[in-house]
Amino acid sequence: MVSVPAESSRTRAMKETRDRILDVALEVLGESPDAGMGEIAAAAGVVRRTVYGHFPSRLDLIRTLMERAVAEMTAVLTDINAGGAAADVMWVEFVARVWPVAHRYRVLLALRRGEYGEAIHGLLGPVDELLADLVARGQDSGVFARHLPPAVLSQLAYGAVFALADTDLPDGARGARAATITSLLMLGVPEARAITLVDNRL
Amino acid sequence: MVSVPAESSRTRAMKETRDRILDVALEVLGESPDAGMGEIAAAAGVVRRTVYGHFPSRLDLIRTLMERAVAEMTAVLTDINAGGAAADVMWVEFVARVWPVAHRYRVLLALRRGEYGEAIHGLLGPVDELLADLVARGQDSGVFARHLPPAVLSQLAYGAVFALADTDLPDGARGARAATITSLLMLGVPEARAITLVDNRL
DNA sequence: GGTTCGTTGCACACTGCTGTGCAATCTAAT
DNA sequence: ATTAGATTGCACAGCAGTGTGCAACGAACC
Repeated sequence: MVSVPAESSRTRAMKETRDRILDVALEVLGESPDAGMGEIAAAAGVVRRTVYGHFPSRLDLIRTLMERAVAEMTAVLTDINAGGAAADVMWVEFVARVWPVAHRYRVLLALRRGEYGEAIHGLLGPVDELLADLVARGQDSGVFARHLPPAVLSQLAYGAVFALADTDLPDGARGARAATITSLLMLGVPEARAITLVDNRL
Repeated sequence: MVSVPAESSRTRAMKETRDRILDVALEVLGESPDAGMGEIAAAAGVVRRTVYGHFPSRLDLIRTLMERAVAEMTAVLTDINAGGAAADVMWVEFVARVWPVAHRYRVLLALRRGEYGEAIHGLLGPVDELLADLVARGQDSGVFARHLPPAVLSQLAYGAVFALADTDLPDGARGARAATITSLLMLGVPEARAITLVDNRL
């Protein structure tokens, strides 16, 4: 039993502002990765000084953000891996599960090459490994092409997914479908099979 | 007749330092797009003040850099377009011709989402159009898939090429071949045909 | 009612960058 | 030898962002 710590109205309010800052920061930094603490604070309806009250430094804020995102993605990936399906089916499942929040996590890509690129890279390591393993299994079982080593191919493929999640598709194109097909194609899955896989899942 | 202005040794030397600054800036900014004028100057073996002697502002330097790159790429693209080949053949030719200098031009991608993103986007417009047209023709003639509108698909495909040009391929994988195949795959070209196309060209 | 505590508003010092001014220097041109 | 001009070294102002300190406010808590 986890003792409910009474959640005094103040503690709850404080946690709310903290979460709001994090949510807004994800959004703001996704649009302009160089946004300062002032911008983030303003977008969260709070004064800059308050942000420093919750996160001692800008790096601290970003690290928390990253840990959040990485935790969520690893959870999805380990869950999918437990299913024991074929690699291409797993990939479709992965994109389908990640897509709804992918545009929120475009910050992942935006911040890799940034001021704190080094610190971020460490945090993203687990996710990269899981994806590379998935692609490697797909190559070993013959469903994915071998024109690139798994570590590189996986990065390219999920990079494409996030890039698409960040794009406004002009006509009524459903983004999730297009993103899944595109990534499957570059993984070497034939178009016919890609379409079959996607239409079975979605 | 363009009068040869005698190329006094001084003018030539000055042009050399100017070119060296541009070359080095391309390199430095490619690695860290936020590099300052000081960094660029130091890398060029010159004092910061000298850089300002050639380029009145940082934006001016970057704009010159972009104009250079865009001019080179449009030249390649219009030349290829004049050949009248099929779209997938044209694409292979495009990657083959661009590849040798692609890693120098990773700055194109790095600076799109930057401080001067707006100014850059305008300069890159012509290149984007040429690529989108090429992909659109390929879709119309049935060699490229239609899972995405040409403007988006072309961006993704050449984004993948530049991303690969910026990656150290671990084993002895020839980058140009892998990049061409990967981009062809995501354009919807079947793997067998992609390999045939690439091996015929290279 | 008084206290606690998150929040606010303002202050400040510090850093790192941009862009400019100017005298000094060194070299190619005359 | 003198001059013109590119480069240098240094100084400066300006701006933007970070992180901190502190008094004051206001609402929940006892």
